[in-house]
Amino acid sequence: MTSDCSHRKQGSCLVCPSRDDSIFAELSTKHLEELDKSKVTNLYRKGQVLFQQDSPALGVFCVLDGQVKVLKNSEDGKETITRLATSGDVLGLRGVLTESNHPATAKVMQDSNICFIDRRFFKDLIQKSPEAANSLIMRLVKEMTKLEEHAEEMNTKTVKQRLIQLLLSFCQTYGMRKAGEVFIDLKITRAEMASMIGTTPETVIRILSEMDSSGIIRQDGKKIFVPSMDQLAEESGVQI
Amino acid sequence: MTSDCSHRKQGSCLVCPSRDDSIFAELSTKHLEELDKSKVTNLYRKGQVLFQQDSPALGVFCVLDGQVKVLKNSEDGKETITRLATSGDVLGLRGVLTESNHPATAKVMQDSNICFIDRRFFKDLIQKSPEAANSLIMRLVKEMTKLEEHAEEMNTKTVKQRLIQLLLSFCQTYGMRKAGEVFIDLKITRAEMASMIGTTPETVIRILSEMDSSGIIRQDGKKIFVPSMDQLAEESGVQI
DNA sequence: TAAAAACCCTGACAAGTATCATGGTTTTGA
DNA sequence: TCAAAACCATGATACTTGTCAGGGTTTTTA
Repeated sequence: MTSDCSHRKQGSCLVCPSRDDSIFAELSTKHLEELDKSKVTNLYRKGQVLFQQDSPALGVFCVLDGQVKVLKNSEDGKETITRLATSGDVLGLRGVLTESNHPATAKVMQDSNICFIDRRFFKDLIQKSPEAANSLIMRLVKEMTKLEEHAEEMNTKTVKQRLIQLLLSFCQTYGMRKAGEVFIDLKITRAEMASMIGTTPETVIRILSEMDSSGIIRQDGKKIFVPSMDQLAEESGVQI
Repeated sequence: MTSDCSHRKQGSCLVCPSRDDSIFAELSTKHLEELDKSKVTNLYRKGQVLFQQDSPALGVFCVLDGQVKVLKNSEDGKETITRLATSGDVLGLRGVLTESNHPATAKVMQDSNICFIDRRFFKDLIQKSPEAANSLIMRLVKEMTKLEEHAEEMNTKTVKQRLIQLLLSFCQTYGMRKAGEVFIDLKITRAEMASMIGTTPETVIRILSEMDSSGIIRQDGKKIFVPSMDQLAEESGVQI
């Protein structure tokens, strides 16, 4: 099993390990104490929905541990996963900032402890604390950069290249070194991977199998291992 | 000809018509006067480069009138247009905010009057003025939403659907009603359109011709007219 | 623990697009 | 104003990827 997060946790924001690279990293002690009193922590089970697309944004969620997927339902019923969120990530920002409905649905992939912060409190915090406002701006810029890179990738790259990029990003966020290989410690289906890079499950499966055969990755059931990230990256550059 | 912007303009930010829906809309008179003293307006000629990808961000540019394209050069030499900027749009935000290099190149498509605002002044303004910080946050959120929609479109839609979406967005920004039709008052090549939606010039030309034949749009040389935006939108929904 | 559901895998085939090639037209710039 | 460059247009062809179908495997749940 992966990290042990299937039991309920409580704890102060002041010592929260997920805070370090979140938008609350720079907060003053005073504001942190307020945040601590205001937030509510809950254990969500696999499959539970944090918020639904087009529903009013009541607050933001901050992931303590676990896995959440953010997805959009297009008219024709297909779901597109726009983002995976894990420890330290904040969800529901957009809806809260614009005081409108959530633009997407957030669904828990694995049992997760997640804090809820009321929208009023959050907006006040941004107004009151220049550090918080600044952190927020920096975070938004970072997410924009990611989004833009993703959009450009979709524009210019083949499915195989996109899949490799996805695997590499998985390695960075969920990678665990094990006997010289990187093990991607993330429970995700081929269909979910497909919906992240705009292709079909069949195509993902085919490309993974092919890369397995050629030794660039190794599959063991649904588990994926990457012997060499460099070699994998190279494969995405020059398509022979 | 389109609007007359090929001669040099100067003027105060206080009465600038492009300010209304820019990030400077909410600025106090005091800060506006400072901005006015600090900014420098220049006339840029077609083809000139405002800033180059990977060069240090010295400040932001605010388009007074004209057309600018923002593009990225991928390794293989292809250029992807990520955005078109026009009156009121601000360019170079990301590089300035992160105090790093510009993530893209900005190139003038048509003679344009553009203001330059030094990065130090801009960052100070954000620090000093909560309204400015708030405007900035709102603008970033808006741009993120656009980016995300674009990425999702690339994920799920066919080239024809993407092209129609592009034309519809052109209608909204550059559309001029003329004898019952909407004329897209924007000088852009088929190749540029292709690079915005991740396809080739040939495919764009083919689809435009086909839609011309079926009467959904009308081409006159490189000019494009849309008789009915509703009908065009419908065409993108149900592909027969 | 057994049945049901979800998921993985492979093959055959079709559709959508990219690529290459060629010629006509418009725009640019000396 | 005229040549050069950039751009538009169309055809033929090949390739990438999606779709559909069938069967095996793993996971979930009652």
